Amino acid sequence: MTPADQPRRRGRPAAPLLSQEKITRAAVELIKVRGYAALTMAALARQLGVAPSALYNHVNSKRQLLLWIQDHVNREIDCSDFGARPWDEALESWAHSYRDAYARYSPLVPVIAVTPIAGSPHTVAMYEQVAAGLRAGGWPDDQIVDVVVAVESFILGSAMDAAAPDDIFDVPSAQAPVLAEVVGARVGRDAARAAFELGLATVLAGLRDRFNALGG
Amino acid sequence: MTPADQPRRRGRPAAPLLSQEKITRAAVELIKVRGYAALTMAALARQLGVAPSALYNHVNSKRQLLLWIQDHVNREIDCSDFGARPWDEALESWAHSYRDAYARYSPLVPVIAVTPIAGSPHTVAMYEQVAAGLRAGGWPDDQIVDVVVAVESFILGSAMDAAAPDDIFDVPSAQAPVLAEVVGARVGRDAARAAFELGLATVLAGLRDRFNALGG
DNA sequence: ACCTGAACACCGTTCAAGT
DNA sequence: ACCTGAACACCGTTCAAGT
Repeated sequence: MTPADQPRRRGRPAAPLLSQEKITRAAVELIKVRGYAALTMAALARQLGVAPSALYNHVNSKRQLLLWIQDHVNREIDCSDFGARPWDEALESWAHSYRDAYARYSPLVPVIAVTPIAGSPHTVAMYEQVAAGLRAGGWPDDQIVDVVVAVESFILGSAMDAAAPDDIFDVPSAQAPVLAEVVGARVGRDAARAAFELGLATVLAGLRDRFNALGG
Repeated sequence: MTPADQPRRRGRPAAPLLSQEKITRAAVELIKVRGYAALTMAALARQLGVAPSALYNHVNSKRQLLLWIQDHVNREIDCSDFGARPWDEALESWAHSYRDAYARYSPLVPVIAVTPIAGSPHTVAMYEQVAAGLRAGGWPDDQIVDVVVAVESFILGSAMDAAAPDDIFDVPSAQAPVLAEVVGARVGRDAARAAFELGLATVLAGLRDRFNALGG
């Protein structure tokens, strides 16, 4: 039923083919299926069944598209433990979720690391919850941002490391005997994850030290 | 004096205009003066006074050029404290030097994070010294790579953060009141450096905890 | 061996023209 | 308001031709 008080011009209906939602979903799909390098404006338009120039009626630039994707990815990150559990446990589960999300989208890391968050609602909501959780946990206001940035730096560095090939440190033992030996001494399958777990445990232990020293 | 036993063909001398050394120095200079985005093969050739295609007689691809630059930058990193001072102090000065070097070349970070080191002699030498220093300090072989990777992840994440604008977390307090408040509570000038220093102290404290728990 | 100049297949983006 | 098709200024890279 077409309401009489919504007059229509002659010709085809006004419903646009594209939207931020559709474009973002198509872009994420494209990255998942064919990899980040395949995300070109032309390929994206093709996936959406429009001409490349049509995209520019909805998005200002490829960079803005990357920010839409960032906000979409950040939506997946679980920060629900902040406010519900002790700050260190919340930080731990958040770090895991955050690292795993960007291990799948590692080419986005350099973009998000330098982009103001203001235009990304889900991203802002995430940081708000993290900041509120740390404050409620007893952290002083003037250290909270530094703590978050420090932990995030480790997370994003680890997400990039997760994209590295397994043989990144392989080297002839004649050239670097000690390095070759300790690389060989690593056990287990997912080396990047092992390093992340060791690092995260280390960071959390250091933060607990710092937190306990606050009162004195 | 042209030695008689080094016969020369007629025409101009065989001395080439380009070399890995010259190309790398010109590329680093270009990045320093005009920024990373200005590093194109055409601009580089122009700086060297040759045609763009001439570069490909010496370098296989732009990616290989980036690896040359990486090795050049890594040469600046000071790891001389490993073997000369306690492992934690050596790690600290190395981290500072490493972070400062890549804060100036942050667009290289995503490249080096996923590139095998074998083809980069100075890079291999750096890791060899770090690994040997940690081993001499008493770390067990099977944890050394994880420790190095974890610290490096934090360093590279911090180097990217150093390239972020100062207002990256600025947000309307109506949208995120706690975040706005703790961002305002930060004091001092170089926010990225403050976060790095807090994070590094945290990581080192955590590593000392872990190290001291090893014997038991 | 090493350089030039022309060419190629892309890339993101713009814009007049249509509906 | 939103789409198409042609065009633009770039990009990294290749290659025949010269010396």
